[in-house]
Amino acid sequence: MTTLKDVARKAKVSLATASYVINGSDLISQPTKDKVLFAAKELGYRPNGNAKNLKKNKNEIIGLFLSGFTGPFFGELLEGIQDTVIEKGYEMVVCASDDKHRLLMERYVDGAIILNYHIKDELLNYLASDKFPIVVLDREIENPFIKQITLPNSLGVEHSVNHLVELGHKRIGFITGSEESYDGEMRLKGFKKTLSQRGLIYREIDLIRADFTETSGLLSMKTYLDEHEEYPTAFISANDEMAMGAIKAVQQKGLQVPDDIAFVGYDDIDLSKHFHPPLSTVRVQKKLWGITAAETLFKMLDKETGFEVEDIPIEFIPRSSSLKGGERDSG
Amino acid sequence: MTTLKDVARKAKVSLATASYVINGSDLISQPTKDKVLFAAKELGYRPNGNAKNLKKNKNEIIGLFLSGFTGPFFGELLEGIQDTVIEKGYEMVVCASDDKHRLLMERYVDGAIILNYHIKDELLNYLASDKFPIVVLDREIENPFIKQITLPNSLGVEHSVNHLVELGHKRIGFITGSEESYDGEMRLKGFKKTLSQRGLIYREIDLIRADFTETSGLLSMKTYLDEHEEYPTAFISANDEMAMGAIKAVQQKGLQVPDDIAFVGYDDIDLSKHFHPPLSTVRVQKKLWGITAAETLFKMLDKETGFEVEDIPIEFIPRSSSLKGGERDSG
DNA sequence: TAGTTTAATTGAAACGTTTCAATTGAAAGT
DNA sequence: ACTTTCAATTGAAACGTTTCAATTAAACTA
Repeated sequence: MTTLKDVARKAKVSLATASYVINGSDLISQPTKDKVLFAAKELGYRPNGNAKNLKKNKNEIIGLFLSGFTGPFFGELLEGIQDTVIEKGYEMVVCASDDKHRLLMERYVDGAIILNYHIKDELLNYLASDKFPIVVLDREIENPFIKQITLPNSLGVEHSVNHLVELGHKRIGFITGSEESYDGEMRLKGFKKTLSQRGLIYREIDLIRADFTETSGLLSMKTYLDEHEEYPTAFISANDEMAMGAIKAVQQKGLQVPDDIAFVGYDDIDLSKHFHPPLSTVRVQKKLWGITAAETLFKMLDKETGFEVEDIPIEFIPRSSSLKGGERDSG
Repeated sequence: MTTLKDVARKAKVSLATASYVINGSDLISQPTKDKVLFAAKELGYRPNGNAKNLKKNKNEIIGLFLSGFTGPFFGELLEGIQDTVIEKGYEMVVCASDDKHRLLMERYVDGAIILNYHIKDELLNYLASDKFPIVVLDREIENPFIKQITLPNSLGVEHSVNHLVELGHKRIGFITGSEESYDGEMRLKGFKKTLSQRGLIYREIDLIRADFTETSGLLSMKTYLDEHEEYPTAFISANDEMAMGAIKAVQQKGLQVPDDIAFVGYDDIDLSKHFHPPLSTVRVQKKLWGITAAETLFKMLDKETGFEVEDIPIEFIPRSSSLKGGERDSG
């Protein structure tokens, strides 16, 4: 492989000069620059990132660590992070791992954003430092070098429950995903809490566990309806996809939404307003979540201190999946 | 930051010994191992990947380069690659970039899988070598160090067209996504080709351009129906999501699927068989695609030669979105 | 006992850069 | 003509590892 030394030799300059040219220093005269650049092109020179980063002691890469590549994570959140990272002149890499976490351990990245339940708090506490700040999206953790940017999940579900209670619902079910999802569990927690605040009782029997996909929502609601004679007059789902699946199951059973069963989702994904019936939901600005996470990480890298992380705003969006005829106001 | 030298000093052994211990060599006696490991833990030692990789001249990371984090790419494909990479003891990183491609340029990865139309053929030809093999998923390119693993897109659409022609359809429309998608364009190409093979004519007016999302399928079909008095009796979509969106638009217009307009999708995503009506489609094993891509890359890294890359199999799945009453056979 | 094998440890070079400090040579100032 | 200034270039150390070859010490062998 061609090294900078080869380039220098070919251009008949010193290694130092070649390095300055490659890095665009303006100490070097134009003729010399041309010679070096020409030699580099001729030889097909590519800088060795490892050598460079070893010397400079930074990689200008930040890492996003996910538990996997399926699930409700992609899209806006990643875009938000990516945009911010690029704007700062850094690169972002995303990786998924469940045991070794080599990329995290061996300092390939200058900072990390974590959304991966496989990674233990203990490991994060071990890794986080002055030089290696971490932002977590999926847990709460007490450490000066770790900041958490979590969604106001509980608050969102509180809106949903209140909405349904005000419409007169007395028995409300909940559709959740895997227990490994922090957001999912927090939404469920908010559900239980608000139910009791409003004087309703939480029934284990009305909790449906699916896996955040539309298909799983459809299948598990189908099963639920087959196995139960009586059911809630409303369900809240931990995300929109499962709500849509569940609504399909209900409709396929010949029941009406919202008349027989009302539904409220979570996230306000693109499709929700076009769904039939349009889905009541809680809007979450996931892109803003990503932006906030990345900006926080950069503040930590810049040793900024004493800043406050703003909450990610949410908004309840009532639509026809929970509003009957007269109550309906929007689509 | 703690270095191996610090660990060695604390354990009162040489740097070489410390290195052997950290790397699990069995040349070292147990008591020495214990001393070193203890010191490493005490000091919170983390290996420096840059130094290590510089010396070893390999990173054991392969990179997947995407054009962005939205779109039809995620899920199975990534899982297939990830599983294979992990099995080989490597790590995978995924990154998206549109101009600098630093991670690609500066040898952070030992090989690359490309699904990113922003990256020019020219750059790939420049980069690919003996030591740096590349697999492309989104183009055809002639280079001994670049292998292409493309889907049999044209063949899949050929099945769809034949199916519809045999059902008597004479005017068939097509819903496609962005021109930047290789797969999308190949599907469209296969559509045009098969149409003419079957003696039908391709009409520009019956080509709907959306962006691969369900929402875009819905909106653009809605627009299409509003603006046209007459329309095809069948549509083929470049993916299932857009087909579902389009079907919803048709149904919202009060028309019947498949009686007024029949639909065939592409990909056979999870949801297609549960859709109402179940969607005819072409099954593509995207996970196998990912596995094949990664395995091919590893063969190149291992300097295996003369192997043939198998095609990714496809299968036409007829369902009710194109089969009327009597013809129907599956769900 | 002296020679040979084996196991455990170590010294030092190398990987490919960056960058400080030093050197050169020419132009400018007096 | 002699110093000073400045721009351009260079030598060399350093970054944190790995690993070859060499060394030491202990354990056999005949």
